[in-house]
Amino acid sequence: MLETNPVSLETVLDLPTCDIHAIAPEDLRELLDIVLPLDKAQVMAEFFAMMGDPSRLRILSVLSKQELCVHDIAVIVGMSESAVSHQLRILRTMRLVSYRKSKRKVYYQLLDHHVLEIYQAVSEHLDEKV
Amino acid sequence: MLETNPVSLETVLDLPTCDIHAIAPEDLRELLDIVLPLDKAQVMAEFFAMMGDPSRLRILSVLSKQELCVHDIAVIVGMSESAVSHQLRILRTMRLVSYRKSKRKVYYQLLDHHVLEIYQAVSEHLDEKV
DNA sequence: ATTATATATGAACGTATATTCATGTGTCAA
DNA sequence: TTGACACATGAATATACGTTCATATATAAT
Repeated sequence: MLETNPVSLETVLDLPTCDIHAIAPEDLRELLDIVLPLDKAQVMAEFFAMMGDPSRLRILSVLSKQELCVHDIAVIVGMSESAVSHQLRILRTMRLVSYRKSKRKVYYQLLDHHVLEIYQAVSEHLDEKV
Repeated sequence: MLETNPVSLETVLDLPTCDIHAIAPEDLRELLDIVLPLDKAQVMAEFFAMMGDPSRLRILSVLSKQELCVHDIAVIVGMSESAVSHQLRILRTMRLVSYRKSKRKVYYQLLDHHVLEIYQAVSEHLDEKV
């Protein structure tokens, strides 16, 4: 429930006031309801940031094709096994991959196939911009 | 054009060899064609990383509704005008926003509406995971 | 001209993060 | 048991990034 009397938003928010606005206070008030809330923005940003690393994208790209052990992922993407393991831990934490142990190896597979759609969308988006 | 004789991939790539693989060298070779290339991975990562900041997401969320000047954006998202200006520069560089100058103010608007689809896709994706 | 306003920008600071290196853990083979 | 292998992990390092602060530029008002 928002107050309806015309009090300056900046006063309410305890922000520096300014007499001349580009938009009316009522519109500002409406936009304050529209803005992505900080907590949701942080969750979304966390997801985007997780996708914002070339190594992780390359790891996801090969896992999208088939289940693989750490060593093979490292060979394919040209990273050290340690670096791959560190990144897989992040992908595990984000619940994007699952793993199963067999003998001495640990096989990782893509858990969340929804990310592929987003991945694909961005890929096509960037192709358009060329 | 890839070599077709059965030479160890790791020898070719000058990486540490390993006798026992989870997958056959032929499959490894195939996966090497599948992996997201490093240069494209970097471009995609750059885009995702740009979306991977709460402040930028919030700025984009309000600009998705209407054109706004820097001051009003700052008030709405609760950031300093300087911080907003810095972030807008990044969004400008990424060609996600355009701007027009009027009087003393600079009005920014969303240039690339395709990002909204991606934004929306991620938003729904994360809602599912609750 | 001088002052206030709106935005931009460079430097500095703190923080986050990706990799490397060394080490640890667990598994299989000899 | 000993050694090799597969992976995980903590510490350290280097790098990147977001904000703040101070300052610059440009425009409008007095």
